Order: sequence, then C-alpha cells, then structure tokens
Amino acid sequence: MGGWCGQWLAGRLEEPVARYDKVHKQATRQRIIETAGHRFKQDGIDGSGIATLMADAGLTNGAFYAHFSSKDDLVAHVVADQLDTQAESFRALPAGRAGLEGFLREYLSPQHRDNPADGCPSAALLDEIARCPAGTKHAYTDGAQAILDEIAARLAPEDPQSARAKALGLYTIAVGTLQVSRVVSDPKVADEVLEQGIQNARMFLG
Amino acid sequence: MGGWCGQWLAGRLEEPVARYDKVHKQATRQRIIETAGHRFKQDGIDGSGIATLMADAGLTNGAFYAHFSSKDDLVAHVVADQLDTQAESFRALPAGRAGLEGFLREYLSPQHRDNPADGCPSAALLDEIARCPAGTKHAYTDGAQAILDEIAARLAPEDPQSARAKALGLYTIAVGTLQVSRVVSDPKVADEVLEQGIQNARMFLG
DNA sequence: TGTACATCAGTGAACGCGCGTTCACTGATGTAC
DNA sequence: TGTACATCAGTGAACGCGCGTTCACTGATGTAC
Repeated sequence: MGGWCGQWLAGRLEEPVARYDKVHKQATRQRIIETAGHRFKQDGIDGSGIATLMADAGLTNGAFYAHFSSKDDLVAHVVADQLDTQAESFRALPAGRAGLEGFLREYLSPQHRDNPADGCPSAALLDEIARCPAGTKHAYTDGAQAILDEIAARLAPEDPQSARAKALGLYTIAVGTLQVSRVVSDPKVADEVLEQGIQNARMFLG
Repeated sequence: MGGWCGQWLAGRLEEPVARYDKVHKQATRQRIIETAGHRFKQDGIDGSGIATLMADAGLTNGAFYAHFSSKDDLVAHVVADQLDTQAESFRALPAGRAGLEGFLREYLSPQHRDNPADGCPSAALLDEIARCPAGTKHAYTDGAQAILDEIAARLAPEDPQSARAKALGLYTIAVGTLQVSRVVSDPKVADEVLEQGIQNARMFLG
C-alpha cells in the first residue's frame, strides 16, 4: 500500500509539471494590480478601460481574463493591494505622535495633492468605491481597519478605545482635506486649504 | 427720429414673439439639472448616461442638446446647483453653534449615509469632480466658498480668519466621515463611524 | 548534448452593447387676421 | 370666434467609438528521452 509509486502518480495527476517559472504568472498578476492602482487613481475606475490597464502592464487586453474573472474582481484586488501598501507605509513611520506628525505633513503636501496616481487610494477613489459591489467594499473595510490600527497604536497604545476614535478623526479629516484641495481651482487657496488641514488635523494628535 | 415705429421694429427684430410660455424652457432645463443631480449622486457622473438622465426628467435623449452644449456643460451646472442648494440649507439653520450641532447630527446620520441620491454632493462626488474639466472644478470652488462662509458665520462672526479654518475642518471631517461610513460593510461598524465622526467634528465647534 | 513535444501565458480580432453627439422630423403652442 | 401659420421644444433613429468579455490561435518555455 502507498509507497513511492502511488505518491508519484498522485503528484503527477494533481500538479502537472510547470512549464513556466512558477512565480512568473503571479508576478504578472501583481504587476497588473499595481499598474491598475496607478491608473484608477488617475482616471477613476469607470474611466479606466481593460485595454488601457493591460497596455499599462505591457500586455494586450485578451490576457486579462487569464488573471481575473472580471473587472470587478480586479478592482477588489487593487483596493486591497492599495490599502495594504498604505498600511505598510504607516508601519515604516517613526513610533508615537512624531510619526503621525510627519505623515500629516507629507499627506497634506502640494506634491501629494498634485500626484493622485502615486497617492492615497481613499482620497482618489473613496466615493467611487462606495458605489462598487460588496466584495470591493469589504476589501476596503479590511484594509482601512489595519491602517486605523497603525494610527491608533501611535496615538495612545494604553487606551485603544479613544485612540481608535481619534485615529478615525485624523484619517477622515486628512482624506477630506486632500479631496477638497484637489478640487479648488485657485492654487493659492488650495495651498491654504492644505495648511489649515494640517492645523486642524493636529487637534487629533493632542 | 426714433418714435414708436422704430422702437416697435427693433423690438420685433431682437425678440421674436415667444410661441411658448416664456419660463417653460427654463423650467425644463432646471428640472434636468435637478434630476441629474440625484442620478449623479446615486450612480456617479461617469455612471450616468445622457439617455438615462433625460428619461429621469421625462424627456428623450435628443432634447438634451437644446439645453446644454455637452455633458461636461451639464455637469458644471449640476455641481453649481447642488452646492447652491446645500448653501441654502445652511442658511435655513438656526444661528450660532446650535445650528451647526443640528447640521452635524443630520449630516452624520444613517439616513444620510443610506440615501446618497438626496444627500451631500461633496460626499458623493468630490473625487470624481477632481477629475473633471476646469469649469466644473471652478463651479465647485465657488459653491464651497459660500458654504464655508455660512459655517464660519455661525462659528465666530467676530473672528473671520480662524472661523474660516475651523469651518473647513468641520466640513472636511464631515465629508470624509460620511464617505468612510458609506464604504464600511458591517452596518454596526458603519454606525460607530458616524457616532465617532460627530464626536470628532464637535472639536471644531468649541 | 540535441530534438520532439506538451504546456499555457499571452495575442489580437471579434461580439453585442451603451456611450456622447447629431440631425431630419413632428406636433403642440399662441399669434395674426 | 375660427382658421391658417410661424415657431421651436421635443422626438427618435442613426453616427462612430470604446466598453467588458470571449475565443481560436501563437509561440516561448522547460521537460523527457
């Protein structure tokens, strides 16, 4: 019973020999997710077609469905990836309030305002995500929780309850301020919006 | 020289006899703008086609270009109208901080969260407006200024400078909080987000 | 080491559909006489 | 008061286009022998 022959057969049946490098397809898939993130944040989800997304990744439209079951499927994975990346960047911040102070200055900077493609997915896509299917909203919810945890840990590790509320205040005012500053036409006023946003957001650091 | 005959002729030439009620076309145009506001807030700007917008107003697609030069033209007018309406609703609020307290409770309510079509245009459309042409962004900027003036007047009429900054804080945190609560899947958590948003926003009333 | 070959990531043309926009037309309107 | 008519708000079919999706095919890959 058993023995090497049976194991060999089972192995052959369940997992045929990989012709391509094992990580090759995974890498392509991840590349699509990341370039789609940039494109979505720049042109919107509705504003980005499959053919454009695939060209961004150096591929043609036909290959798309070998990686994702639908555009909605891609969107959900992009949202998850974008928030994971943002959570990661919070983890890289210095501990305590100093880290959050630095985050604020970078987040509410003219550079971030003028480069949505490389910036915060919430500021660029939140209200479009609100109109997405449940799967995408769920991906956002999970990702946002992780980010709020990171912020809360830097605010008051000894009091998780109130730190969570303050973390939400800090995040929502940062997102709202950046969105408003991106819409304001007059560059001078837009700069003032950012400055006042930093002052206002500091209320949640104290 | 002149006399009634010349005046009569000029009048005839400049302004041919109106065959329809003078306000009829204006009323239709306003109806399109208002129903489009609802539709945009529900399905997004990119997500709302001309034929659907016109059907909402009880018309067919062909009539659209008798009222607007393009979809972008309509969007700019809708944004202006939506913010005018919001400014009007601020004007109807009781004077002083009490009015803003009432606004907050209504704005960050489950009812508002669950009915974007009847709600705040900023929360529903801000990041889509950021990707619109300059004319639309300009319309938003003008409308938002008027709203911030109304909020500031209720905060500290004697100190316009700092009141303006606080008004911006109140508005941005309200918008950001509502957007986040609309994306959170778990209804219980979404309710908590609203409650914490009210607490957080109160910091700008003090 | 060299060759025949099974695999499968990726290609590119095609599908039906809804988009924004155009236009020849219809028919309700109120006016002129 | 009744009728002929100029006006023009609104109709609805059509335009080219890009959308999301499908599919028969291609050709680079690494394996087996």
